[in-house]
Amino acid sequence: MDAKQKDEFTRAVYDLVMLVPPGRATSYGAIAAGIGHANLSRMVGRAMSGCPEGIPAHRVVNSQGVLTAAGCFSKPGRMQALLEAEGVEVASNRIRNWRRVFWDPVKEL
DNA sequence: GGTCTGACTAAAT
DNA sequence: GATTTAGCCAGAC
Repeated sequence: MDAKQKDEFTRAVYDLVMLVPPGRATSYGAIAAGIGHANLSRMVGRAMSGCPEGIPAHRVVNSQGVLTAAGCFSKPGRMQALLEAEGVEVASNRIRNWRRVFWDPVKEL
């Protein structure tokens, strides 16, 4: 059940990320906790490494609100532009008012 | 099978 | 806010 569980985990991550409302963002740890794997925060990033079209990866940042997923986009700074377009204030690859923008799937969902 | 690295987190300093 | 320490799991070598 190795490959199957991995697929389930990955699918759950994508599904949760797509549920993130516009103008908001969540963290890898929050997603991991939302799917029942609070300690697999790193695996969330590993699963998101695919970054398939349709997944708003720019809404997924680390616990500090830092845009660690910038490498997923064609050019650096693209992620910040997308977030700003949704009303999220970003500075130096870091989300301002992170506490206000943060979306917790466990609490909100 | 062992070791290193990494889109991570939380706590302590 | 920045840095360090320890814990976590999967993939590459």
